[in-house]
Amino acid sequence: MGVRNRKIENQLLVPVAVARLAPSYPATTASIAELGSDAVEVLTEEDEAALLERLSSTDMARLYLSNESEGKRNYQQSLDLFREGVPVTQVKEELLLKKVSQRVRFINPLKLLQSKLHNALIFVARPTMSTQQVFSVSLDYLSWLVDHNVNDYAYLKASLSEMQQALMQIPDGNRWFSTQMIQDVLIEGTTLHYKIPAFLCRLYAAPDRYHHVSMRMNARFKSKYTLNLYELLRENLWRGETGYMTLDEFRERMGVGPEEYTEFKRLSMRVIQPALVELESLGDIFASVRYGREKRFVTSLNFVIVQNPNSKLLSESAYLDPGRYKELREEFGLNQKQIKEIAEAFPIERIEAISDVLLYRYVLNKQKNPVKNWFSLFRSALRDEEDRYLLTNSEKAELSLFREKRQQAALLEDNQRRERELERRRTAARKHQSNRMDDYWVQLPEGSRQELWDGFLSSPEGKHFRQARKLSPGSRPDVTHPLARASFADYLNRLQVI
DNA sequence: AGGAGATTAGATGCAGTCGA
DNA sequence: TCGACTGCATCTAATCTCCT
Repeated sequence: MGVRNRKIENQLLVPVAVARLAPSYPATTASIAELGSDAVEVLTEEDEAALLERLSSTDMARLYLSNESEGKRNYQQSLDLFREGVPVTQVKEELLLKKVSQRVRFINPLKLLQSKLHNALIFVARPTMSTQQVFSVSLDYLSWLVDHNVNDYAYLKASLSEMQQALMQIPDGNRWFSTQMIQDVLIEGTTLHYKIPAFLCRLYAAPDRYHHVSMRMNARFKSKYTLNLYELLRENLWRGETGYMTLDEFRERMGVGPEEYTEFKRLSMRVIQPALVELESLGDIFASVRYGREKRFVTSLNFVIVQNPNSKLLSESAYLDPGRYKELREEFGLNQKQIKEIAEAFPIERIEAISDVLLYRYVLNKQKNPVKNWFSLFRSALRDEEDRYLLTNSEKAELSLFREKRQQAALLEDNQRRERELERRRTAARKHQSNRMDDYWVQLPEGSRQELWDGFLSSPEGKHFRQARKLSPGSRPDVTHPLARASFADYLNRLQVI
């Protein structure tokens, strides 16, 4: 029997819900085998509640919202592209997934398609992750998102149900949480419904540390090692290298089992080198590996990250932020197609610089000649090679002040609009109330009117009116008096007759 | 100390197996 | 069905050991 067979057997034998929590396991020394086979304590409800509590504190609410809107934007864009029928590996727009930079390891390492699906399922769930646990997605779209172009879904379905059995472990302080990545899977026709465990949702929804992975890259790679290496590099992109990590750590990150490639030479030839080669040809980033040795043994690895010179994706990978996009649309009147054309043809920094200059010259300083064609002006400015479109530092400062003021004005405008709307609603409510009061008053018999009026005059609501008009109970009812109307309506409201 | 020979990490080719 | 994965055999060269 080959190693592969044993692996599958192990996978089938692992009792899915048993290894839930290992409270005192030393995170650094516990081997995968120990965690998988030993009977460990079951996660109690209190534990789960405490964990959820910690992950749902109020200061995280803002984080949830910003993460969700970012997720929503990317998800929405991917849906549009899916409908357009462009293969995901060829789309120009960047589709980013915000991922937790947290050590997560799988008891049985995920295969290539499963790793891709893992990201895809989080990507789909991201926009509503803090409030929902069950998510739905069409298999067509899912298949597109991971670039799985097979006509029948048999393999996709098999991968999903296998994923259901895959256990993942998340260190949390000195605890280890062990959970399924997806709890329930229901495939209804060509729609997949899946449930992500509550605390995984929370963890993903508001990560302490995060990094972005590209869904285009996710779909693109042919080897799981390349995908894993890509994510490892993405996670460390901010510092330009992964830093030296032990071989064990690296093997774990790559999803190399303890029995696989026990010799470094094999690991190098079959995992590291091929992954680097594929990354170089397909990826937007690339790395070179440094060996750390003890005597002549390679014991640790460091990947130094470089921008991939082969990749045409570099200029594409950056994209206009929403504020800039809005500015191009609203200030310069460019349409979506024109913006897309510009964004594809020029580096993002150039576009930002030029839009600054144009904004300063034509909007802030209101140059005499009105601009007839913003698009051609913008394009020729972008193409300019004689440095005719530059701002001095003081102009830049002026511009940023202008932007700030305008933003505040917009904010103020927004507040005023909201205030007006509120006032309008209050007026409408008052009007509504006074109409109801009149209706009620008209249909009331004469005798009851006097009784109600006397009750009003002696009530807290009518007190001021009675004192102001020097009235006493028994006086002639006058509900049309402007001073009386509002407080009389309040009184009736309290009696719940209107 | 230094060199010959032994040992072993690492590289490579090939072939069988299995996953996508 | 094709190509990726994996194991085996063998080669190369770095490093160690032991002896003079």
